[in-house]
Amino acid sequence: MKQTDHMSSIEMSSVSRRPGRPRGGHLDIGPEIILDAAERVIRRDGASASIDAVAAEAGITKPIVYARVGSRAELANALADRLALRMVTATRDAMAGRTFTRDSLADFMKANLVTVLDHRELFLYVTGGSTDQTALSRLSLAERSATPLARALERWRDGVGRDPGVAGTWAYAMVGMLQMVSLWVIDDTSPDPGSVADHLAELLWWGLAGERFPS
Amino acid sequence: MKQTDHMSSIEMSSVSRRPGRPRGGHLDIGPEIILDAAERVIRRDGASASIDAVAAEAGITKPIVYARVGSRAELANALADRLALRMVTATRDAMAGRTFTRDSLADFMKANLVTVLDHRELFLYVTGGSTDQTALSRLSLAERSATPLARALERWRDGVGRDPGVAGTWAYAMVGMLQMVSLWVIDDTSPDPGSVADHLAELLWWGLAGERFPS
DNA sequence: TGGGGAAAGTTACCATGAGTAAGATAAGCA
DNA sequence: TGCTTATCTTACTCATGGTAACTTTCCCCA
Repeated sequence: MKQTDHMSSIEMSSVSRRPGRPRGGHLDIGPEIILDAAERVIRRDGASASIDAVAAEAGITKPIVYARVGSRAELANALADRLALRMVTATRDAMAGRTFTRDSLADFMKANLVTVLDHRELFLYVTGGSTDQTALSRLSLAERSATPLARALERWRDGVGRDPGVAGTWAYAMVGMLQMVSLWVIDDTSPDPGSVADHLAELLWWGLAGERFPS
Repeated sequence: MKQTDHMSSIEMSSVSRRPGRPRGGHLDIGPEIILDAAERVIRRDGASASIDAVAAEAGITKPIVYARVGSRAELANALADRLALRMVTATRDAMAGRTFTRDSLADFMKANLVTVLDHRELFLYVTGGSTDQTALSRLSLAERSATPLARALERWRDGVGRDPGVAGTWAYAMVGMLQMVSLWVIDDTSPDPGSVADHLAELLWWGLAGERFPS
């Protein structure tokens, strides 16, 4: 990452608005508009998008981003919320009204992978931290998906009369495997998403020991 | 992450050596010594360790780090190699001469988790990228563990007469789940590593469908 | 109705850290 | 012996996260 090759010198921070409180009392720009702008910038410039670029895209300045959304970590957090919501929606659509079978599990995985592919750069922004307390950040992102999943697994295991204590671990494990495999798929060195989803379903459904009912 | 609270102003970059070529022609400091220093700094200062700090710990200056090891990404890469090697060693010791059973799988997982716990900060440094091409970095790290695992899975699946085409996906999936669960365990909001390892083995061995031979 | 906070922006700045150019000194060869 | 080259340190540039300082408008109270 050389930093002397500024590609075509992006013209930034040209807000063209007088300093001081604006007429009307306040700008009519809420967090959502800034998050929208952030998504556009990330889609355009990749995961290394800066706060300044986001502010410029939203037509405001950096301190306003901080006032509305917070630090960079909090921005990533908010974007993670959005992405998680879209993943949940996509997977719910894929599972709607179906019983829990091996096939529906594969479709769940595929919906996940496809959604990530559809938000390539955003996924990288959100899962890629900034070195410092990245750990907590990445974990709290995973938590967003893992917690509801854990609840579901818990209820299901309870329903079939098996130990629900595995739910937490299983949820984090599944989220982790999906994140890593998504990265692999994004990098394009993997088979197509459909096959990968099927392999994941195979692993999770039958387990490593293979089918005990060979058919 | 305020940056105005420099904790006790770490005194750095005091190399106490004249500029210019040293007597003897060159410094006797190779990449390994620098990597050792980097590990010490990371263990001491956490995952946000800077190149300057690494250089100071090694008794040299920043440009030498670049000459010997390369950029920050390459440094992380080299450290990832070391960590991966230790994980492989630890897990191989745990599996030495045992047949592949559910119990040995659990021990494999536990060895992994314990090794990560033993290299907490290094793990965070190595898995936490720098926002830019973090993706490729994280993936290449995972690759280091996933590739050998994939080979092993391939051979094994072939041996038991089942499709070996799943091996790649399964390897990345397992590495991803281990990384995420490690993070969870590091963060200390999880059960103890032994239980977590057991849950992972349960999931991978029997699969979500549960035991088909209820016993 | 006017005036003085308080609110809400922008500009200008600081600190840090990655990466590099410039300067200094010794080796090596003619 | 002197010039070139190799190999260090110092001193810098640049990008970026975050904040202080300044500016303008609102709004309430005398």
